[in-house]
Amino acid sequence: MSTELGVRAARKQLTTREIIMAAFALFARQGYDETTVEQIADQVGISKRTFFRYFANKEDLVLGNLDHTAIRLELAMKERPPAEHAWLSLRRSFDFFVEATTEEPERVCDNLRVMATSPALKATQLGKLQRWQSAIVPELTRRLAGEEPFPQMRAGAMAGSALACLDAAMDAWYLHSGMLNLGPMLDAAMESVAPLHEFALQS
Amino acid sequence: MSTELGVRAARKQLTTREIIMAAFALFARQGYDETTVEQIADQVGISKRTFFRYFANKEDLVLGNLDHTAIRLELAMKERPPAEHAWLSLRRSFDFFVEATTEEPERVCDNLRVMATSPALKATQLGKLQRWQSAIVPELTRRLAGEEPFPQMRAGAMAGSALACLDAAMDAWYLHSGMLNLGPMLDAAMESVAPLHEFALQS
DNA sequence: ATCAATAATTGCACACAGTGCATTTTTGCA
DNA sequence: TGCAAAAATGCACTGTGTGCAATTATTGAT
Repeated sequence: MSTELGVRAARKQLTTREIIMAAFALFARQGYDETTVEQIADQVGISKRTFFRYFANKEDLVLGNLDHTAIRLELAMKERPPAEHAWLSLRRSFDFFVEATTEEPERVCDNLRVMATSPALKATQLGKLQRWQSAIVPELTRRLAGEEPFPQMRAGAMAGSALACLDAAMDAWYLHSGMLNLGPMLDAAMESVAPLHEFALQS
Repeated sequence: MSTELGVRAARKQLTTREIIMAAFALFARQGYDETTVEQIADQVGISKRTFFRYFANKEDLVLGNLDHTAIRLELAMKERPPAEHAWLSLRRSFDFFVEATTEEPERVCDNLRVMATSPALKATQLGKLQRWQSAIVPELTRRLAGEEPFPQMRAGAMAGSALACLDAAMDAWYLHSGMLNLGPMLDAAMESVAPLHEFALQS
């Protein structure tokens, strides 16, 4: 029984990887928008209909991983010490993201490269980023409780700003072909908006 | 000759308004995603093909105005005194946006309401917001010259953060049905990320 | 090895957004 | 009124994505 699931799952995972590899090869050659789902399916030797059993849509080829990230972000934020300055907590919550860029820089770079060529794709990514924001806001609101008026809005502004810094840092990281360390770049990006470590006392 | 252009243009503008009114009526009744372009065209009494002569795509019904805004933002930013603190300059550049919400709150509210119902539409809006960011970054980079390393990235982070604050403030403003003044809310949003007025000297 | 249940694959028809092109209708104006 | 430009339209087409039914493998049990 465990073998049945194992074999099935393994085959599925294999095909998934095949599809992604074929797709990115085509993206690199012709661009994202110019590549049709049918072309990808043909390349792998499956039908168009089957493609859509593996990926809900074409964009998920590039952005599929991002969905899972919201939960990880939320957990990371909750694990930070409650007394920590919120801006720093946000920075630390992005650490596993930094790890991803050091562990598989090529893959991340490939994804960013494709996004850079398709505004619509980039827009969808920003949409997913906003779902990350929604995942962070509750915990952040708890931290900022008492900051009136509009505590929820303030949490949204701060979370959105942090994610904007992450995006800017990722973009710069990509422009340097993933040759630099994202960590310090993200530090610089966030530091240029607000200090990561409090020097004065909070009001 | 001037009358010809005038008459033609007036008719065009009239039809444009008709389309928008019909569209938003349908959006309110059935939702954005559930409303087809054909339905809108039928409602106005034009063909689907003609609809696409008035609007490049369905999303432009809601987001069409946003394109023009990038230039205004860029100009507003350039008109701020160069010595002004960058974060404050960004806040001031958003003023004409605040004016829009006070001058025609219903229209803005309608747009936000539709966006709130369609993630894809919201994503496209965020995409346009990023084009605003690109419009701001050059001037901002000039301001931040000398802030090493990655001055461009820092400008992007700051511009993106400011726009995230704008988005958060607009969202909160919408959730209050446009009954409040956006100005103070935007002040609060940006102030909660970084002080709008410098108390200490800059490094 | 065979067979029945189960899951994966596929084909087909369809809906919708959007585009190109040729044709028809409308309209402003001399 | 009639002519030339502009607008509207019909039609065929591409591409994404979905529902459904038929088909094909795959699995575990006999």
